[in-house]
Amino acid sequence: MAKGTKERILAAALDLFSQNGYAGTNIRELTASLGMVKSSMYKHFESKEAIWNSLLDESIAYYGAHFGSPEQLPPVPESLEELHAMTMQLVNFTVHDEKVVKVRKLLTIEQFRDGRARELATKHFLTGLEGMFAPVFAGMMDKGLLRPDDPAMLAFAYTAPISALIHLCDREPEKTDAAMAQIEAFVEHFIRTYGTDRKREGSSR
Amino acid sequence: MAKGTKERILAAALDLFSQNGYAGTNIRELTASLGMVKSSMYKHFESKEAIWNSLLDESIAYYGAHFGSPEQLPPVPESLEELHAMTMQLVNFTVHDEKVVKVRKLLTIEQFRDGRARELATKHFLTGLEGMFAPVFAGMMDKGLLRPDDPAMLAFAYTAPISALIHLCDREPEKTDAAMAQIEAFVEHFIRTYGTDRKREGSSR
DNA sequence: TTGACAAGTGAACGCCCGTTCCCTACAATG
DNA sequence: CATTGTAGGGAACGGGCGTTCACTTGTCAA
Repeated sequence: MAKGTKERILAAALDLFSQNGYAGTNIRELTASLGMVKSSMYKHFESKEAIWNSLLDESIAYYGAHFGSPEQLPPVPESLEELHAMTMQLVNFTVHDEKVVKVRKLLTIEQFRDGRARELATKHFLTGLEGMFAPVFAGMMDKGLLRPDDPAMLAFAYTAPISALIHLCDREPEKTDAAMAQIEAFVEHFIRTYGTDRKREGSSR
Repeated sequence: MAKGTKERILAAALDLFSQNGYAGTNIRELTASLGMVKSSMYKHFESKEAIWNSLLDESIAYYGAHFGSPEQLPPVPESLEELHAMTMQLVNFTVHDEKVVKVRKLLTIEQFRDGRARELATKHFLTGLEGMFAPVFAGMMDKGLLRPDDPAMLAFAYTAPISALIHLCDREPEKTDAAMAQIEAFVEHFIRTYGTDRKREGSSR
């Protein structure tokens, strides 16, 4: 009866753990949100901690499959406009995809308690983004789209502010529109600063 | 008998809440770490939640007193070297001061559960730093130390990457030295990019 | 010296937690 | 049709939780 129960439990756990944390969530609440009785859960997981571990396994696998290997690297843009578009599309996805948002919140909450969460948090928030954009920027420098510079440093200077605003969206979703606008303004400022100006250039202040 | 007990309880609560979260901390453990018995705590706070609220009150007041008002703004540096030095000193403090670190971890963990924690988190991690550096950069542009640009955007582009690495130090303290080195490299890169080069200039790649 | 009060103790309370056990209902297998 | 295995339900468990209460002790003002 109902084969996908295990997956439904994991989804509910992600939902609650990402809001109230592991310790702040109890099995009764979790199973009740699925219209079950608490004892039924133990047909699918041997303990609450087993749910946590499965959730983390799944999150690690998901990250590895989507961002972990060199094959998933985005193509090197052919123009600065394409960098702009590609960035905004990526940000849009990561800010609006419910599951990705919840995983980020989960890692944020649990990073100080669980070593694997800690590791994955650093990838999600910092090194993963850098590793994604460094080769892109290196390629763009080769194509003469960006001023020659250290691609890794540029990737860090590019992704860290964007990551900070993604965190803001997670924390205060009502500010999402403002944050997206600020991300776009930042991207444009970055392009103005580091892009090679083939046509006119805009400046501010 | 022992007057500072209330403060010692708050310190212990900050310690444990910042590691295990509010829900993951119990009164027995908290009071035991002070060599007390759990019931004694109730002479000083009426409930566990009252401890949490006091801790947050204190953190908010602390932030307001140290970073909240215009009088605490750092002076406008007279040179790019001074910006470098001032930044590194500030980062050094914020990464190594135990109490500040714990407050940051606390806000990170509890931001999705408590509205006041959420607000303070945004100040700590994002807007506070921006608001601190925007007038500094405006002043430096007036002095001709930085290229004319939008000071708020520059402050954001400067502080967000630094903030990201401070978070890394909180998460993985064993990487503190590497993170500090990366912050310094970033500061130097930023100065190279936006500073007006009165003498020679260095470039990389 | 005494009385009031603040600080700390130890035992107990009721509740909720994660977990177990046993029973039922159904689906698939032979 | 009988059998077996699986998903779910209901009741109960031991233990840990936050909290209360009656009691002792030390401090200080009157």
